[in-house]
Amino acid sequence: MKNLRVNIEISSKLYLKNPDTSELGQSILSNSIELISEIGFEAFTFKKLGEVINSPESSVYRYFKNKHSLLVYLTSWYWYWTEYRLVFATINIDLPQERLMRSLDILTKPVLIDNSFSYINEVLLSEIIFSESIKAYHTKDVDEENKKGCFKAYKGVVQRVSDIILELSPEFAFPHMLISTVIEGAHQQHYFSKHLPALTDTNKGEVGISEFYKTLTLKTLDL
Amino acid sequence: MKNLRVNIEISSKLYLKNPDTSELGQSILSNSIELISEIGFEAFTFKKLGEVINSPESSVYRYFKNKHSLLVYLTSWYWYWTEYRLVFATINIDLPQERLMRSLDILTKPVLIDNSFSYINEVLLSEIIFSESIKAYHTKDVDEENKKGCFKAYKGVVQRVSDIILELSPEFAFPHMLISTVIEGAHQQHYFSKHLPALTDTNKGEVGISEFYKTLTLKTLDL
DNA sequence: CAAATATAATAGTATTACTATCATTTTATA
DNA sequence: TATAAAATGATAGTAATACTATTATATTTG
Repeated sequence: MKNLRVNIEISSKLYLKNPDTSELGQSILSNSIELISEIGFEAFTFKKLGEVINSPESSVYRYFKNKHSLLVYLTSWYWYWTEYRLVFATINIDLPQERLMRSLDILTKPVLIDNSFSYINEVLLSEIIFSESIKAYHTKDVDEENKKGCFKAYKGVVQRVSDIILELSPEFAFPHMLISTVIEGAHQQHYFSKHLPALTDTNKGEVGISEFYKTLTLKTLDL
Repeated sequence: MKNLRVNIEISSKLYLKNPDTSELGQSILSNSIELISEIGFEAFTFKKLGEVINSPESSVYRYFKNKHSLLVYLTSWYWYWTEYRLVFATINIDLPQERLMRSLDILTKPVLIDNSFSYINEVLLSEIIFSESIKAYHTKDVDEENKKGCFKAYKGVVQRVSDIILELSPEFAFPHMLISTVIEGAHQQHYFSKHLPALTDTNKGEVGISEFYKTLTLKTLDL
């Protein structure tokens, strides 16, 4: 994946003006990632972002309808990027079980190395996804946004891994349920590990989370 | 459980003035449950609540610091109540596996019958918990609130079911992780079923969710 | 170089999330 | 039953948020 420039194209329905095509737009993306991971999505405002990038908030509003749309854009970017990672991690691997395990590694572990893929800091972005992405689809307007295709990238990732499961266990009736449980579960366990340790078992470190979900998946599939 | 009045006492740190001890307080609780389940927690404000109960918002503020504190109170109430349900559902049941299955039923299925336990509509409250409770602990102030004991009730429920797991599989290293995965997973799958069906497999109805998590639990524990 | 486009600078509005004050009603108690 | 204490109502006000609008000034493009 290093030194390989893959262009992640985000549906035009997720922005007012493509942030990828201008310096200000790219600055909005990279600085919002930094600011959100610093102060959290709740405290994040376009006004504060404007101060960081030295632009009035009204300029940010030309790119995104509101901060929620920006979060949807970022999660969408993350899941398209994750799909690329899944493809690269499983290509040329014959055994479906090995492909499944490699996929689960990607889905359950936070990103540790920033490949400096363009202007996006993937380490910080993955932290945001792990702790805030649930807010992207937990809103009054889910249905409307879902129709617009806001969550297409996430659904694509779940579908891709579900397909591996069906290859391994064609009769298994709950591949999507299992994978979305694993993805969201891993995100939450990392959060619990940091903030509500009584709800998890990561006394020995967070490494166990990925192992837990891999074992859970294999056992659920009788593998 | 019917006709049995169990008094659920909520820690005084979760309110400014005990809503349980006055008519206005009880009206705040019952009407906020109705209003939140109607318009969602985001759109819910103390001003709108005030209109419903015919009191100024300033009166509501005398009971709760803000709407977030009210949500924390409601989730806390729900989990204490759920702990009672767990106790009643598992008492006198000898086989730990049967106790586990009955517990998982309670944790993964939304409440369908309102026992009219005092002024709280448990059906609506459980709907709120399933779809909004994650917002209670996904905030900037988790750590602070956790120290204050805001999530004690939830942690107690997880601990109680973890204990059953340890009775069945004393060597199992991840009982809390498994149970919090099941609880949060079930909540999310119900939400996905309604709003993002591509992330789940409930074409045949939501009944499958509970069965899925029971099977997943048994298999993960090699039972 | 002109026209089109993007950005900056600034102002303004509605709503939210509160806080404050004081009058009125209800409740407790002597 | 009178009186103090507590609770509630009515009203006003503030700071921040989440925008929208306008116009001037750059910058890009044809």
